[in-house]
Formats: sequence, C-alpha cells, structure tokens
Amino acid sequence: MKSGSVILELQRATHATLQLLTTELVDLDLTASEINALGNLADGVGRTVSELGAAIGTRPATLTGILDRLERRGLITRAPRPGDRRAVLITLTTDGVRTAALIRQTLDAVEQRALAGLAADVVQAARTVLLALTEARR
Amino acid sequence: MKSGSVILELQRATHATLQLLTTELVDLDLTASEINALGNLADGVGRTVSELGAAIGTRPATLTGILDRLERRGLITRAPRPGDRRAVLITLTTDGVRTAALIRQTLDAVEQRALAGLAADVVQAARTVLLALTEARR
DNA sequence: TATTGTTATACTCTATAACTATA
DNA sequence: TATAGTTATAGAGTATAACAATA
Repeated sequence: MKSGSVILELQRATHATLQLLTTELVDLDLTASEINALGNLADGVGRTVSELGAAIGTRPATLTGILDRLERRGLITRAPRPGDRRAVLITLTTDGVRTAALIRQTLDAVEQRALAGLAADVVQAARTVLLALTEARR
Repeated sequence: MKSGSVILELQRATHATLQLLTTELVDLDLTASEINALGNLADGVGRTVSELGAAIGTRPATLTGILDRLERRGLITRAPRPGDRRAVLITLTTDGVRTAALIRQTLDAVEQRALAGLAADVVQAARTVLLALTEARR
C-alpha cells in the first residue's frame, strides 16, 4: 500500500467530482466556482466576502467577479454589514435559495452514490484527513 | 458530526494544499497545474497526453498549453509513441527529473507535516474515500 | 470511420498591486 | 494607519468545436 501521494489523489478526486457536478448541473449554466460558492451559502447563513473566500479557497479579488455574475443573475445580494460598513455581507435571494438547495441535493446524491459501499467510520476518517490538510501550515 | 458535504470539504482541502505547495515551491516559478503534471510524472514512467490528462483531471486541449510551457522550459519532451504514432509520449528530461523529485519531496513533506498526528489506518481510509470519489459516475 | 492530439475562440480563474471607503 | 472589498492588468485554466495525422 501507500504508493502515491495523498495530495495528488486529493486533486484527482476534486477534478473528477467537480466535472461530474457541473455535468449533472449543466442546466443551471453555472461554473464550478459559482456552484462551490452557492453550495457553501446553502445553509442560509450570510457570509462576508472574506469568509466565503476562506471557505471556497479563493481570494477576495477573484471572488468579486464570481459574485458579480451571481448578483447579476439574481441569486445573491450584497449589502454592507451592520456594525462594520467596510465588510460586504452576501445573502442568497429567494431564487438563490432554490438554486443552492438543488446544488446541495445534487452534491449529496453524488456523494451517497460514490460512497455507498463504504462504512461510516471510513468516511469519517476521510473528513478528519481533509480537515488536517485544509489546516496545513508551513 | 457529519455536518457539511464531503465534496465541499474536499475542494477546500485541495485549494489549501495547492496554495501551500505553490508557496513552498515559489522558486520554481511553476503554476499549480504544472506542479501537478510534474508530480504525476515523477515516477519516471512516460505517459501519453490522454493518460496524464486523466491523472490530473484536465482535458487534452488544456494540457497542450501546460505541456507547451514545460517543454519550452526544457522539463519534458514530446515524441510519438512507438506502435501508435497518433499518441504523444511525454517524458521528463534530466532537468525535469530533478524538478519533479523536488516537487515530490515537498509534496511528501507537506503531507507528513499535515498528517503527523493521525493514525495510519485513518489516512488509509481517506485514500479509499478519495479513490471512490475519483471513480464516481452518474 | 474512429481516435489522438493540436488549434482557435471566448470566457473564467488567478495573482498582484493600486485604489476607495470605512474603521 | 489598518482593514474590507473592488478595480485593473496580464497570464493561465476551461469548454467546445474544428482540424490534421494516424489508425
């Protein structure tokens, strides 16, 4: 065992699932990043640009363009955050809630299908490893 | 437990490790995709464009540009594959071997550092899940 | 005819730095 | 002065379709 690199396997899995997701959600006409953003907002909790950027791994400058398109399509709104007007709070619109729910649904379906044969503790172990890699520092 | 989506956590971990990697390897002046390609070629086994594309999750049309830059920098060579001259066999040059080795070394170091506290069977479980997600079909 | 890879096009993502507005 | 986000720019990744060479 223990042949390849976990990190290379990680990137492989990410590309594969991303491609599968955009294929299944092709009718929404959204990019992978847009799907990722909406998927993270799906819980209905508003987030600032920085917070969302940290969650999906994109810088604020990149996120601006993604949010521009989502806003233009009426899926999110941007508003200054009460208490600190420098920050921008991103919230799903009614349409956005519906779209995000569909994304989460598809996400869960893909996940269940892919991991159907695996024991719960195996999946839980994977979560632990993913979290450790996410928090890796130099 | 079991709050978020494994797939969203997967993408988060990928972004984080990718960013860490390019930071640690900034002296090589390579993009994430170039690092990914070289990391996959590091075992010294030649691969066709299709094979490498499948390994790193990019389409042949995308890979062409990545390979163009790696070839221009003298890290890989392209040659028709004996037996099927339609296919292009990608091989590391001497410089490429050295660079790929450094990448694998850094990859392993990041991985060891991040997963230091975790039991071997937890990491192995994560590999199983990553493989299952990589092979997910609709 | 089918397959492998490249090219062409248009759009999206990315990094960096400069900028605005708030704090 | 510092922070949050946007804008500007240039380069890289992406999907799709059309194409040449080979099978």
